[in-house]
Amino acid sequence: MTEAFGKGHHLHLIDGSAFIFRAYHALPPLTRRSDGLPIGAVAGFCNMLWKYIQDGTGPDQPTHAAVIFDHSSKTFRNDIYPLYKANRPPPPEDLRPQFPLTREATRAYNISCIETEGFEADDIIAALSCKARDAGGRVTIISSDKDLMQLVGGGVEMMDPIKGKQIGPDEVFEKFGVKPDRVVDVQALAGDSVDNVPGAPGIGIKTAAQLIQEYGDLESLLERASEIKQPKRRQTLIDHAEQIRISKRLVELDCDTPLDFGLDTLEVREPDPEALLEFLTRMEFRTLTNRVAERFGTAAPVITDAPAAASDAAPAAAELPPIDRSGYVVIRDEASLAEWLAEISEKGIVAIDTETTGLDEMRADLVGVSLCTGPGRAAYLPLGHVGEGISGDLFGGPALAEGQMAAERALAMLKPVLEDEATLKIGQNIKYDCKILARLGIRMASVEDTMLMSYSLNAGSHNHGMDELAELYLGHKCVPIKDLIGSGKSQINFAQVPIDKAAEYAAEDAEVTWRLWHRFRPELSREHVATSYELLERPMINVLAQMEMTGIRVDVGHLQRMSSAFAQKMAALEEEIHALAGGSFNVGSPKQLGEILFDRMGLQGGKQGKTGAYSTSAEVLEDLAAEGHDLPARVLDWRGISKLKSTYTDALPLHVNPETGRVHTSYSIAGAQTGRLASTDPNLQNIPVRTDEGRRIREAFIAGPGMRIVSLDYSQIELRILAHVAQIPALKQAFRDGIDIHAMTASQMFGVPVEGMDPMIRRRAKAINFGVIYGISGFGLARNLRIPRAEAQAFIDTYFERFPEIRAYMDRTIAEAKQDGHVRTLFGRRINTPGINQNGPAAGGAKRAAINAPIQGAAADIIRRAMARMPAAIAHLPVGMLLQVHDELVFEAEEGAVDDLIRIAREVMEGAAEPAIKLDVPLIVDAGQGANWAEAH
DNA sequence: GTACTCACG
DNA sequence: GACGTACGTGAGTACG
Repeated sequence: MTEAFGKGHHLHLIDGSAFIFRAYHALPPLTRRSDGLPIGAVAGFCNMLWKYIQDGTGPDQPTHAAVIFDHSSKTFRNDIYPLYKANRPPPPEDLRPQFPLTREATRAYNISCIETEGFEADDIIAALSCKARDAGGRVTIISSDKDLMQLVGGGVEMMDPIKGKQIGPDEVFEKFGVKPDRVVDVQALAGDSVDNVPGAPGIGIKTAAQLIQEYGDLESLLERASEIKQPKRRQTLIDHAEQIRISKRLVELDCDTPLDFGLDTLEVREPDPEALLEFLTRMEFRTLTNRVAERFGTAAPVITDAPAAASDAAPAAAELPPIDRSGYVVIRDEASLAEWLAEISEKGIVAIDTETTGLDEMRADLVGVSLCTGPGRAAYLPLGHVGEGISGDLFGGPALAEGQMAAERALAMLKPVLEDEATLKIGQNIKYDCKILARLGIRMASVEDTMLMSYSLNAGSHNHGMDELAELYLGHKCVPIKDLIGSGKSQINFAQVPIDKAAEYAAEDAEVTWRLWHRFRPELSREHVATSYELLERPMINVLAQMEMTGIRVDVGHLQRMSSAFAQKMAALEEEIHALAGGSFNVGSPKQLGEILFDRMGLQGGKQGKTGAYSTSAEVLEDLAAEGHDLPARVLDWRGISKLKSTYTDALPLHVNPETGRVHTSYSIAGAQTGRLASTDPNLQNIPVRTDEGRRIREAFIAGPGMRIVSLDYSQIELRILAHVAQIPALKQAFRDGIDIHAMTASQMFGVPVEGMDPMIRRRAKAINFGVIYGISGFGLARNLRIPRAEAQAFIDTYFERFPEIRAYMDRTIAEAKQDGHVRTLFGRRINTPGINQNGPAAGGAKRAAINAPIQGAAADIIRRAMARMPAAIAHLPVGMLLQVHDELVFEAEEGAVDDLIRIAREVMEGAAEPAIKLDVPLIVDAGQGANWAEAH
């Protein structure tokens, strides 16, 4: 047991945020050589920490130390005064991804890393200082922040890390003209433009100090304000007494800020050379790595400039012993959980996995939590397992199995660690776990996701499910979930799995996740995808979790009425179809329909597909209908209605959550190869819009009482990206001039004026424009436009003649894919193209995919960037972001906030490419609003 | 479980 | 000269 903090001990408190900003501004904008990740502030921060550790020798060295950070969210001071720090600009874009890295750096140096939601670093420093002073110890605050000077005295002093100057009561007096205990009074009067503390107008530090010296303290001054001789000053103090009192509350630091740890846990520890060198190497700090290695007498790891070959990377993971489940622990009591949590806090990193009763995060209940802190070091915390063979308790609910902690208690213990920004939580598809825990009141902070890491590295090569990743990268076969819960009809839920069996499975998942993280993390920078992971993938976790939990309101009655109408229409159509066919058959069976059409009725339209079955696709049926056949025309009608009914009007009401009364889709971040999201359960990205009948389904997506649905979508975003990446002067100019892009294309191709253009000509040009994005082919265009293939090919030839840059872009992209095995978007997203060097027909598909990926992918990147920035931009409005449909964002807003929302969201969306990329064409966002999605679109 | 069809961008 | 083909998704239904 460590000794309690007290007399003879010396606590150093480092103001982490000040370190970061100082490092950021003091250094040029350094980037990591391998991938361009901005890293200057982290480098400066690490150098300062290292210097601090090296200097920490001699009689004045600390026995205890901690680095304290500001938590990113708002603090209680915003409740006192909403404008507090309101005029402070947001941190620079290239600094933001560095914040979590400075926490990692602190842990790598084995120094305690502290931050608390709702409090500023200054408050925590105050509380620790008071506690340490009261315990009889000494405190040195490493900072030059004047706001901390009120703490000086009684064994607490400050140290300016840059000037190397001690700050004691005398220096504080020099600065404020009063002793430390009256500093807050002076600050309350003088105000602070940087923090937007109002103070008293026209009174600065000099006057404030003079007044406080004269009247003793602020309250006496305000009470006796009428005695002040100078009339203007007197009036100011009388008029602004309340504002001054508020200012005092803003600047005053509170010794009673809650701390959930003891001072003794801050005892100074030697860095673990291995962990520290791993971090520094990963950051590619060459000089510092060598210096640290020298100090520990170990060989400095080599930092290469070139990405390591895949074969070089494999042995690192192979060095670990195979996964051994025998050492897994089941946590059944508080003491055991407390030990694990202490270990996690100390390591600052844990792999976590939640087990639940189902796959729907909005309905499933938590059954258990598994944790892993290292190879073979994993535990399972069962919380909701039901007893074997017990049908239920007196109240009809299933009885809990024995040997489990009370869930409420366990969650209360987990909460501070999971919410601690200084402890990294690694998950596989951690959005799922975030949502489950959020419903239990835990907002996880500092999360990483191995699924998204794999997606950044391997999109296009394979999928990113855990079992697949474990086999590919760890050579490990996971226990299939089927082995525990079965499948099909006899499937049970996870709560019914015996705890011991569940523990092995769950803890293994956590260990696999832990191992995958260690495998992928260094690879991200080696493969130059760390930036796309940090800026395009990781931010989606919280943004989407919030959107999914918000959900969208659906008018079930409207859908049910549509379903009934559809059922009647279908029955009538079925009768008609059977009469035309001369007998009854299943209209929904393509096989039966094909036989009726082509065998019995003898229509033309041969076989297709590997199975030899007739194709009865809309394309085929439309051709037959055009020849004058009624039956296929009626079948098309029937199919249209059947689709709307089964997929939408019947299915959507089943997805309404009984607790929220809303529909909560789930977005897969790593589902599509190009960076697009995919929406499932239900898919809200394919709600009909192209036909009037289908569009009525959108009327069922409604706003809450007093609210409106607001929709903003990018206009022609993919063509704009094409104009930029392929550098097509005519296209760029057209977008800059805001003219009709398809008409312009037609005009250029066919030599006709834009004014009074034949709609048919414009339609053809539009089809070609889209075709280009898809990797155009004569066959495809011919089919799309229903024109002869030769004609389509002639169009394409003309198009390439008029816009030769397009061909050059296509050739360039394919060459890049062939050479590198991947293509990249403007924003650095990497999409692998494994099939590109194949021969034969398959190569065509791979080429088209390679051409399309950078365009579709860049559009996906842009809307992701907008989504990542949106929550902060609209935080002050009574609005919520609900849906993303590739180029569209759907919101719900209080009526009075609609205009503000449109203005702000449009600004965020139109500026989303910047500052990373300055596009040569403007991005334009169209907006609409209404009582429902149909009106808003 | 696979094939077909069709809704979206 | 032939091969096949527009890019990216998810879900419902039939059928083996």
